[in-house]
Amino acid sequence: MAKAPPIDKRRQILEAAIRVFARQGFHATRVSDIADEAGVAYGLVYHYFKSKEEVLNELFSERWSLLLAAIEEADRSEATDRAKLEAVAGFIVDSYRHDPELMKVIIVEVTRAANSFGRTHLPEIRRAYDSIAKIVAAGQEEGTFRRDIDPTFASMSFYGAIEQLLSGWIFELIPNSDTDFDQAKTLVVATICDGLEPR
Amino acid sequence: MAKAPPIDKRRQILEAAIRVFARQGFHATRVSDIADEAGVAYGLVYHYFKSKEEVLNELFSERWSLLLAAIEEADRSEATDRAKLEAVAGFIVDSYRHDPELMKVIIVEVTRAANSFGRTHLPEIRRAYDSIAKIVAAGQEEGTFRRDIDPTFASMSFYGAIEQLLSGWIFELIPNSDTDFDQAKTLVVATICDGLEPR
DNA sequence: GCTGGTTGACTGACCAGTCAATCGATCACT
DNA sequence: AGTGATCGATTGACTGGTCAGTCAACCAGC
Repeated sequence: MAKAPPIDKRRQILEAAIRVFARQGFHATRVSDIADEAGVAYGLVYHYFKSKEEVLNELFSERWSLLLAAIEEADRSEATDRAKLEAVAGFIVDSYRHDPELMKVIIVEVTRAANSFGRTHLPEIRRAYDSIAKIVAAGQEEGTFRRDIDPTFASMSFYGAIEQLLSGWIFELIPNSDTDFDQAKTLVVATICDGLEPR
Repeated sequence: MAKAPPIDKRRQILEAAIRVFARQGFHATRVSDIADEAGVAYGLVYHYFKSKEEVLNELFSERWSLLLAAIEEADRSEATDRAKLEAVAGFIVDSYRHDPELMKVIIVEVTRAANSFGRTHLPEIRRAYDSIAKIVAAGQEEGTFRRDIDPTFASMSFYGAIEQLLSGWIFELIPNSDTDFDQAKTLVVATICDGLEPR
């Protein structure tokens, strides 16, 4: 019982923040909203985090490092290059399926807000693009991908397509049943690898 | 000289707002920043616009309606379906080349901020996706595009890829010379239509 | 002297972050 | 077991600063 309470309350605050940020957006949430949602006193938020931003920081970094690890693991695997891209797309889609609110916060408040808040995290975000580009470049080396498309360019298109799909789910512009998620995983890769035109 | 001054100052304010929003982001700019940049008194901003948001509103709506018109014109043209997509990609890329600051504001503060401010404009944004989807659907009808990819899905991927490229330019993650812009136009379409894998 | 553009000082609300006070678990020493 | 000292966790009232939006006055052309 020595360390249990501290960890508990900290997590409680982080999880409350996910819900509140997802509901109202970062700018529109007051620190008191987070505290209320967590069932905790206002000041306690500042006991664990030095500012409102640091709460969002923490949420982003925790999850993004998982994404980076997943991409790099896919890259190191023995699978085909196409399967590697499928693994990446699958990881992102599953992240959304598993915790839509957290992914909403990360995408809306960080990844797609590179101007304000996301600026701090540009290097980490960029690392994801670079790792994907590495997969594409390897594919070009082996001849499984065409060489006339710059890997960075391909990587941005690929990631952009996925993120746009998540945005579509987040804002309910496209259907989001479980089967939609599963289809999406293979369809993004099919679109990017095979193209829209019939072979 | 009856109507010249009013139009003048209004535009002056709008153009100043583009620069300031692009530089600092919407939330970080004070109305006084806009007024200063425009060389105009604070109160005048409120003479022409009912709030800070309405300034951004106006900037977005002006440009987005051009985009919608461009997409719909492409759709109505006699070109091949692929050429239609090229026209859309070209229009967006050229918009960025012509006025990067305005496009930065629109993308960062509206299109990719669907949570906070962009929420108001979701219907207009959606109209763009729908129009692109219509082009894809027509292509499927004619057999120039494969039928196993949902048009809405394809449209989101296509638009997402383009927007990600713009983001890359905006945040200087990818090179942005004039030739890069030109190549991008055809390469996005090549990626989406032909795919990454060699034919 | 009227009308509509223009000015900028002012106010009211809001909220991030501070801090002094309280609580309660653990431990040292009887 | 009992006492009380210690220290981190927890509380929430309060403050300081910021700004969006208002408004009464001013000005220029007709």
